[in-house]
Amino acid sequence: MSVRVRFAPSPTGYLHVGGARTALFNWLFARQKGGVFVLRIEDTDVERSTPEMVEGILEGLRWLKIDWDEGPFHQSQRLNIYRRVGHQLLERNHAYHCFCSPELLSQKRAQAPHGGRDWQYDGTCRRLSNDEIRSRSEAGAPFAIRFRVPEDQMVSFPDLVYGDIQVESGNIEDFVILRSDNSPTYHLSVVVDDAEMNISHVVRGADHLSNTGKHVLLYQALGEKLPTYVHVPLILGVDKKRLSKRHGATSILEYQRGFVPEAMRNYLARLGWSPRGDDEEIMSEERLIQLFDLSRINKANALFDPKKLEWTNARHIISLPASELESQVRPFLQKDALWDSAWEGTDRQWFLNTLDMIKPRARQLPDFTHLGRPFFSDEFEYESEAVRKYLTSEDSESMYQLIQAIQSLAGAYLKLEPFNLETTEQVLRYVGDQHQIKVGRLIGAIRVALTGEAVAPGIFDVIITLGKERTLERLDRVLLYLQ
RNA sequence: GUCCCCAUCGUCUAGCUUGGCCUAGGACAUCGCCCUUUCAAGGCGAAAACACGGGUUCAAAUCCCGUUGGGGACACCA
Repeated sequence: MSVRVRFAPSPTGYLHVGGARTALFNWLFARQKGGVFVLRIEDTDVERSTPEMVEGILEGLRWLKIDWDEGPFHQSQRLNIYRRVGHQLLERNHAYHCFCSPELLSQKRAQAPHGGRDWQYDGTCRRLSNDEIRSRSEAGAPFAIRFRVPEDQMVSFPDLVYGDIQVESGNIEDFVILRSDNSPTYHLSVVVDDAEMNISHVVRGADHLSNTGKHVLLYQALGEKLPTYVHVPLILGVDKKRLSKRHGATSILEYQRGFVPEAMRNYLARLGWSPRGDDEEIMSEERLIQLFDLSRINKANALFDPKKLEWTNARHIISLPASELESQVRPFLQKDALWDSAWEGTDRQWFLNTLDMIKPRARQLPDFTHLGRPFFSDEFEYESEAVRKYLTSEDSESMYQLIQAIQSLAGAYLKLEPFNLETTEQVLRYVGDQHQIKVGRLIGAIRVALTGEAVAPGIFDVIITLGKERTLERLDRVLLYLQ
């Protein structure tokens, strides 16, 4: 049997972390099985759905490199199909007219004990005679169509994650399938679409687990074969509450502000799922597709851990070649005016090498701006803490010594040929010895002189990356500053 | 409230199906040490969990029941 899965977001909100993971699980499964991934937009709630939300969701999927084979289908364009099926159910007595107004219903609910939380539709219209239905509808009374839930039936279905689930039909109320304005409810439209689109595996959030009984009943009434259900546990915030603004981001797109998509999907895939053997944390796309296994998804909800996401991000940044990192880092550099068109032309190789040099220190994308500033620009300040630590001394004798050392280093570098990793280090160590100054101290001062900061890549890498000319300029500049 | 689901270090998890190999393994975070020109990275190490109570069994993290805790669903929203 061929695998057909779908991701069916509702554009009444953003694509959040949990939704993104559900999409990813579907996609991973489809790609592994050579199946088809269908994208379907569940926008039957016209009031709350917006085209902007749809665009945002698609953008989020694209960012995560989750591509779809069919769709996006819009339920709002398929309304007639649901109406037809709804009326078919009515004709076959699997559903009935309900004339109870929403007002009446909410009144009854309000009067029920426990604030009506456990109130179910009481079946007032369940046994209306044909004459009564005819006379009421001819009188223009609005009606909804409710599904006739069979009495005393055990509704059960297998779930790939949760095992066999059973619910007594008595716990399922006669739910509305077509509203009085003839629009379908969610339960009708999902089942109709999943059946019609030949979906083999319904992989969705566990918040739908308790709706599934209704869906199973609908499948039975329609005489359709049940798909394999795969309910994926929810992702909660660290306080075990639903993920919300307080925990970071509502939309997956907000993570573009710091994370590479490779890391995001790696983290999401490993959250609540682990490969057999479990010793792999950092996995490539190919590896994920190869090892992914729906039945190994953990049953318990998972808490979203931004720290581990960040670590995953750092690991992916390190292993990403500079040529791939470039396009992701570029917007951040541009924003801080650190981008030069030469990086695309003559200086491209130098630029890529520099990225490779600074990337082990980056945890998030914006880190590249301060990490890269000393190389991509000549304008930087001496960071005050760095000055305090490396360019200051209580004792004027040792300050003088330091200045002398920097001066002779500048002089030596000026004549140094070839100017490379080995020679610059040899010279620096020699100068340090000559001036009886600890190499660590000299290097510290030079680091601040060249980068403005106390933290930077290895000093000789910095020197070579800057080149002789810029190194000398900066040494002159610091001497001026110190005198 | 009713129904459904879940329960291993702070967090993500391995182990649970097919009880003994578990003195419960790995990863993030934390702390310490090493490497070292700073900071990362890397290496080594420490601390840290089977929610609780009953069974079943020669033996239970693993099977069963209950308790507690957590989550979800209970709309003419999706």
